[in-house]
Parts: sequence; C-alpha cells; structure tokens
Amino acid sequence: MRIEDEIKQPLFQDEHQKAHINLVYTAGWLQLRQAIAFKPFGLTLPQFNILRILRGQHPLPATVALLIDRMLDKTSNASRIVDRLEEKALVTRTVCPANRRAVDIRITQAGMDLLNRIEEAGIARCHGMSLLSAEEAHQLNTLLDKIRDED
Amino acid sequence: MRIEDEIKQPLFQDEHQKAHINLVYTAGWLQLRQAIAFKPFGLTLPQFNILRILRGQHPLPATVALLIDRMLDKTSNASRIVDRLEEKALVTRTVCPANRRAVDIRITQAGMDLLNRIEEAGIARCHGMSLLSAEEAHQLNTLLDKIRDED
DNA sequence: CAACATTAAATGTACCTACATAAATTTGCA
DNA sequence: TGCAAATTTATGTAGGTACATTTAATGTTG
Repeated sequence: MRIEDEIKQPLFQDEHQKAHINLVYTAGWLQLRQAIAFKPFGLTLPQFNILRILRGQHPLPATVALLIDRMLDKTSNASRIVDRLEEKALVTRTVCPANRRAVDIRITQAGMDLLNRIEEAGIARCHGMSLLSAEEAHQLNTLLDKIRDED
Repeated sequence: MRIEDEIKQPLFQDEHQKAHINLVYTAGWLQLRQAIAFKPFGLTLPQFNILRILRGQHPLPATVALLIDRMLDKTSNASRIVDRLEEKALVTRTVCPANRRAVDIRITQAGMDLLNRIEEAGIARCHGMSLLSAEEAHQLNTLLDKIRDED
C-alpha cells in the first residue's frame, strides 16, 4: 500500500518529505511485526537484542557500557532492560571483581535455550525485507547510509 | 557513516538483514534529531503531529478516532497525547453535541501560534533527507512501499 | 594521604507505545 | 419499549526512550 493511503494524506510537500514519513512509518511497521513475533516467547525486541549481544560475548561477561555501545538505541536504558532479563533468570548480574563499579552480565543456559528456540522458530528472520531483491536491499542500504552522512 | 560502524557489528547475514537494521536505525536517527529540534518549543513529536492534524481540520473539530486514523502510529494513545496538549492550552476538548460519546478536539489560537513559530524556525523541515536528490528520494519511496507490500 | 574529579551503574521523572479493559452513549432489533 | 450489541473515549498496566541526578568506586593530584 502506498504511504499516501496508509496515513490518508494525499499530498506531500515533495518527495523528500514523503520519504521521511515513509521511512519512519515503515520502520515502525517492521518493528511492530517483530514485536508481535517475539511476544509468545515473553521477550521484547530490546530484550532480545541484549540477549543476542550477551551470547556473542559468551563465555565472557558484558558490562552495561558494552551493551549500550552495541545497541541500536544508544540512549535506551540498558540497566532496566537487564533488570527484566534478570527477573526472568535469562541473565545474571555480578559485581565485576576487577572494577567494583562495573557489573558483569552473563547469559544463562535458560537464556541460551530461549534464543535457540526463537531462532528455530525462524522468528528472527527479516520479515518484509524478503520482498526486496538482493540488489534492491543493497540500493536501500546505500540510500539510508547517505541520509545519515551528516553525522 | 556505514551502518556496520555505527553499531560495531562488522558482518551481517545478508544484505536483507543489513537493510532491516539500517532502516530501523536510520528512522530512529531521524526521529531523535526531530525530537531534539522540538524540545525548545516544549513539544514532543506525537504532540506536534496531532497539532498539525488539528490545524488541517480547523475550524472543524476532530475526534480521537479521526486523530488515530491520520496518525503514523495507529496504536498510540491519542487520548493521552491530547491530555498533554490540553494541559498546555494548545487544544480544547468539548463533548460532541451530535454524538455525546465522541469528543470534539480543536486547536486553540495558542496552538496555531506555536505551530507558526515552529515553522518559521524551519524546524519541521526534513533534516537529513536533504542529502538525497529528488530522484533518490523517489527511489527510496518505491523501495519502502515495496517492503510493506504484504500488508 | 586527603580532596577532588571521573567513571559505571542505578534511579527518578516525563512521556511514549502496546494492549486489555472499563464506562458512557448510541444503535439495532425482538 | 427494552435490552443487547456496537461504538467512542478513557483508564490501567507493562515496558520502552530520553535525560537529569544520585551513589559508589576508582583515578588523580597537590
């Protein structure tokens, strides 16, 4: 469906404004679908992403600072997301012996098992993007990188 | 900056997964910049968007249902966003005489003035997108629409 | 060494989404 | 008419972002 019809706004100032709105709308569309897919596993998207980072580190621990560094959303509150994972016994938190200000965060076996079950279910695959050819996906990457070029 | 470097993940499964992450990341990047621009005016992005819809309706009122219909984020809670705008006296809420279940929401003069000041400041223009040519913006729109085609 | 600055994480606040449910009103129909 | 169903908004709860502040531990420096 064209973006015009999705949000019932028939005219945009120009192709740039339309692309801006389309980009934000489409990202939200993708994230909503992913969130719904994760719901049966009792995970939110940020929780899933942190679990994956922890698995990538395993058997080494991660600190909160490392999680923030690796996360898509740098300003999110990793500390409180880890709270929820800890409540569900998917991660452990221990004071780092080498630097007692820091906290060592590790994925548990239960966390590993959950990630495996999610991946076996094929949930983590990129829904939606499958309608693009590899060439189109590459084109999209190029355009997106260009948008952020002033960074 | 390439998305690989932004999130310190050197390798992706394929161009599709990369495009997915790139899309979500870039949308967040754009929205954060917009949110920062609105902050001096005491508005959040959803509040600004609702104010614009109300101006589009003016002098007719809008109902909550109409706002939801026009918003990018269909599942957002328009009712509570209107709460905040009402507290700031940027909108009014009156029971709709024709249908007393519904609520007539109208932008106030203060709301109009605020929108004008924001637009004079050029805040609402599409940051970032300006680095794309019109042709590229069009290409981007085509790709994004295609992603959501299974809708 | 003591005082101060810096760092790492946690916490508080405001506002947001997502979703379920409640409350009030209107509509439809036996 | 009367009552159930549908509609419209508001509210409750869980979890998220954004940002300022606090707390504890570590570095640094006179």
